[in-house]
Amino acid sequence: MGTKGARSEREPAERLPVARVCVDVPLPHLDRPFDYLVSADDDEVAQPGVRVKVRFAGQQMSGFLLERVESSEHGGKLAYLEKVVSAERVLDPEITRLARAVAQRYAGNLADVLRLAIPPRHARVEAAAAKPRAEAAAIPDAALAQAGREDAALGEVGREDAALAEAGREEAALAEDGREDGALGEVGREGGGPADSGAPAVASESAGPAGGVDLLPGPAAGGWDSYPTGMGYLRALEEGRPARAVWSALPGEDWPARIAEAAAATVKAGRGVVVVVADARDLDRVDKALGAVLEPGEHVALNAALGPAERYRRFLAASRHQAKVVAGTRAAMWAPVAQLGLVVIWDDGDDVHAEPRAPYPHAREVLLTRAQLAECAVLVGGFARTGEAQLLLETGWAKEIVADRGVLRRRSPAIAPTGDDPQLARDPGAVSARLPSLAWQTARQALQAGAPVLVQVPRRGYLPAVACAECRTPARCPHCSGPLGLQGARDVPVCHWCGRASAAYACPACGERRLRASVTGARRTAEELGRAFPGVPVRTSGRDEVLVTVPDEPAVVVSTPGAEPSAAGGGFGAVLLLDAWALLSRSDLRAAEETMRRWLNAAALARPARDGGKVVVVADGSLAPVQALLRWDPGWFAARELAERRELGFPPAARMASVTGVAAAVADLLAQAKLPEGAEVLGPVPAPEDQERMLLRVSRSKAGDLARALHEAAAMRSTRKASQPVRIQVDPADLF
DNA sequence: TCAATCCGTATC
DNA sequence: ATACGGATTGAC
Repeated sequence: MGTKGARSEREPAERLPVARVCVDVPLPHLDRPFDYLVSADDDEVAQPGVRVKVRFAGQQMSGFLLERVESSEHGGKLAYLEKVVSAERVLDPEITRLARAVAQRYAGNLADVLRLAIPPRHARVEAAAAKPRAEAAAIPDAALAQAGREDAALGEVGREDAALAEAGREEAALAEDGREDGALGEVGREGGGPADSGAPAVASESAGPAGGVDLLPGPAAGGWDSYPTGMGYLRALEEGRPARAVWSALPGEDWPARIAEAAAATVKAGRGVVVVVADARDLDRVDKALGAVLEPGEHVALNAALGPAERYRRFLAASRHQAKVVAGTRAAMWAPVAQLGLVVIWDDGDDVHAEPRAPYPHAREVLLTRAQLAECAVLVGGFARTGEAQLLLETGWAKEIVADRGVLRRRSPAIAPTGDDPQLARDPGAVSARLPSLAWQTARQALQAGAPVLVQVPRRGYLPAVACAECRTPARCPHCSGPLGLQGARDVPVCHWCGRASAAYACPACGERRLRASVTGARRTAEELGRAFPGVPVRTSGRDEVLVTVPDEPAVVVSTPGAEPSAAGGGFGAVLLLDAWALLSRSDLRAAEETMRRWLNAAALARPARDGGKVVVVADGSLAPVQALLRWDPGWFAARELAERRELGFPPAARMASVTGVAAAVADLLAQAKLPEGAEVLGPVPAPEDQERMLLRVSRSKAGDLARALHEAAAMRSTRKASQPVRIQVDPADLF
């Protein structure tokens, strides 16, 4: 690092004296590299990817050194790099290209994307992990294996001492794997990811039907060989081919094991893997599965909940190419790994995959773009299928991995809808449970057979339940006895379970028709269910406390979507789905898709029908998502959804963007913007805090033009210091 | 004609 | 945020 002091004596480095730097400013009109001179003293450490400090507009700013070049285009005179913060090359050239592409796609700044991609530096971690090579080599194999086991458990809390042991372990793996820099030059063609190009490109033929005999020692029963194209896909990964697949997992699938097998196959080919899952619990499962198929130290888990030190330590393990497989929550999509061979995203419909900070990139889109640029394999997996995943299939960009109907039938639980319930009143148990009798009977049978039962209820705080304004009797759905809720003051009450509206509701106790808000949470539901099944323990799993697994014994587990534990001993005996109202009461574009996803994720936890597994969904059997659930056909549902969105011009069939801010600012930005031909401008609609929101829509082929136009318009505004802020979101997560 | 000051704009 | 350049102003 350059010595301070005699600044006047600084001399430029002999070779490549100019550094191109991405300065950390969030202003769109400054979204380009700036050139600085590298002093001879900094010559060695000033490598692409290091953090630097530079003088920018009279201020000390931090930035990343993107590349070293011979000369600058800049007319004026160049300033020297103020200092090289450390020699650690935290910005991989692959990630630079990716970040550029993502910034372009989302009409954002490179600096903003880099802030998402690279965790804050932790100097002590950097120093500690860099030094003790000799020490690490002395750790015996058994101890390393032990560290590997512990690593999995570390997920949530991140104990510092265990982490230190881990650092040593990773160091031991270093010998194998020196750092290899990608080419400095720009390789990747610009122009967005697959979703932009819409070009079928080369979907590797390897994803086609697997011919010949299975050569892999995969876990015997129920592995990838349950899917006709599964083994072919694994073989493609082993051979390092860029096979791209959308995988619809079978109910009951041990999906973390399948992902681990795919990762192991890729590692066999000498390539790296990035796996992104929705939350810490899924990550924990994947991490354990990876531990079962990989050597200790070959994988690392990146969890958003880790503290800064641990987070940086694990990032370094990836960045230094000590870990070949990085699994993690959203931010792991940026993890640098050597020779990327496979990216995986599980349950891409989960809304936590959407980054909440500018420029709001979605993990699926980032990973697909990454795969496109790195020419690596892709696995988009889940029990459900998003419209976006369906589009990948319909454009031919990816191939399908789905089980045959026969296999599916053998693995599926028996699924039945229940809505109208004439027996409700006659069935005393059902009345006390306030459950449709089919649901109650199904649960009771499972409990009597010694199995746990899962009850999926709506997330708390969505819609308050209502009660009689006169006598306070909770308002119950006349059809299914579910809790009624009100969306707006004027609306007719809608059932939180089956989604039916009850316009003519009158209190059964006193005949009063007026309703008032009351609060019925998951806990209350749990209490009621407890009374319905006397002697059976009732447990809840939700935001506050998430259960990971439950034992194979009679118990009622009440869970909100996404918090469902898995059941030991082959799955739940019965799964009751009581949150159908989300389907009908939400006006969100993705309401149906989201309902389907929640149902499939919960239903997948039930035993196969031949082992007595049953699912009851309290909803009208004629609704499309209910139909799709009964037939376990997420592909059919996704195709239907996509067709509908094509017709209506909704994403992903079209590209949309939103512009949010105070009215004048939004109008100003849109006046500046040279929108592509055919762009539709929709709105305004009111947004929180006296703001308004305009929506823009273009065809997918104009998506790049739209993003560019918005970014340029934002740049003009920031040049003029017109600083009433406007938020630009491409593919806004919330539509309608 | 020149310096002091103001304003707008670029920021290497 | 600062720093710089060009324009503007006012005094000689």
